[in-house]
Amino acid sequence: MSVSSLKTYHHGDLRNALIVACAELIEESGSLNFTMADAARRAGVSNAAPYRHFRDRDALLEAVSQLAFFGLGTVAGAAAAEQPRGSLERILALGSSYMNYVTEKASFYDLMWGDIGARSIDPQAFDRKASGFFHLLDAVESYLDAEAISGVDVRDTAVKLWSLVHGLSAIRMSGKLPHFHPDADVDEMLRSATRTFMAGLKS
Amino acid sequence: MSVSSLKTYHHGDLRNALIVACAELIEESGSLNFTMADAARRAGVSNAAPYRHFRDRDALLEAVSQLAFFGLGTVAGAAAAEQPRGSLERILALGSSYMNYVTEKASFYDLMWGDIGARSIDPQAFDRKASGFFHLLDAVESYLDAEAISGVDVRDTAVKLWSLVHGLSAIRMSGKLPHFHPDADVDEMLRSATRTFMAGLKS
DNA sequence: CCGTATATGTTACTACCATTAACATCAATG
DNA sequence: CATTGATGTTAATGGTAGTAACATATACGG
Repeated sequence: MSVSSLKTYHHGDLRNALIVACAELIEESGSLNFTMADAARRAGVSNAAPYRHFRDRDALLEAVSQLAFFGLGTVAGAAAAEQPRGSLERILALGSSYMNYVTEKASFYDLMWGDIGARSIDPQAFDRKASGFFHLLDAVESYLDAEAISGVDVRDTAVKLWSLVHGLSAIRMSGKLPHFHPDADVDEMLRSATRTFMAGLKS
Repeated sequence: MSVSSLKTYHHGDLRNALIVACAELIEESGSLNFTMADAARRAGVSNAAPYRHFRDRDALLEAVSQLAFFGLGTVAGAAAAEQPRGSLERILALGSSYMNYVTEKASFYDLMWGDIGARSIDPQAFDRKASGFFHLLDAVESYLDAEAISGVDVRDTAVKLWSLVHGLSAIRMSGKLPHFHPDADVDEMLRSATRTFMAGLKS
């Protein structure tokens, strides 16, 4: 090996490099239609090298999917932390950050919720501290406490709020929302829908 | 051509045959990982024949996606028709049928809501009478009327209810609901969530 | 009824991909 | 220092998407 070349026979961190390459390809192309060979090229290795780290293309995608879930949890957690515990604002912040995160990168959404992501990921992978659901759970619990709302199951409520946010995000991403609701302000819709739902809990 | 053979040089209805073949392949495999060649084989034509009817694989998938949307609208419309206009039950029936439809065939869901379906389909394709949203719109409008709830935008409310149902369906399909909400009865969750939301509208 | 244009098939071909097998290199361990 | 296992490489197989050139049927004008 020449002194001037930085290239080594072994990459050194190929597994992570592939995940990053893959994430970049998805982000740049806006779709999941990249090939294993593309990822290998971007990481600067031969076509066969990735198979030392991932059984097949789906396994690589699954790793990227986990990264995306981790990122979502982190972003949502940070947004929540900016609002006081027990406030409705905290719940709203979680919702907004969720919607913005998945909307900004629709292809990551596919990855996370299509047949490659959530459906096949090990449940434990959701348990990392970063998983947004636990932030939501805490925000809901403290809100119900603060508002002295009783007789309402926390997990049940959290999942329902999650559904609302998730669904609105999905519809928004389809790009067809204006077709069904021409002058919708989707951020405001999310806020008002959340408020309406929480108000319904009190009655 | 022999008398006993029914095979003709021209298929006769290849376009539709391909859509059906495609739908069957998706249903059987539970994924979108079929190839154009698979569809051609199933339809009994050569590998190149499909390209006379569909620009590429995505175009074929989009056609199947439209079929799925059509089916969803039909099923939901039928379910709604069984409940009296103006009743909450009618809204609940629309939600349940929606959730069951998409849940039963998760891969169709991917097709409809992934980057192939809604995001690229011509908006007019949603306008067919069968589109479930219009059933929902009507059900919501008549319900608000019957309950004398005023100051509430019908489209806005319909989209929010749709979001709720859609989101819960998506989470359910991920198979991870038990992980977050161990003893959830998802059908009951949908009903109670809808009720809570509608109750919130009154306050 | 006939001839021809067009639609819709076919086969043959290119370029590329996923995945595996056999071989090469390196890094660590005893 | 020798060996071993991890991690690369090249080469090969079998398959796919999509195109081009060719074949056949169908429909429509004369």
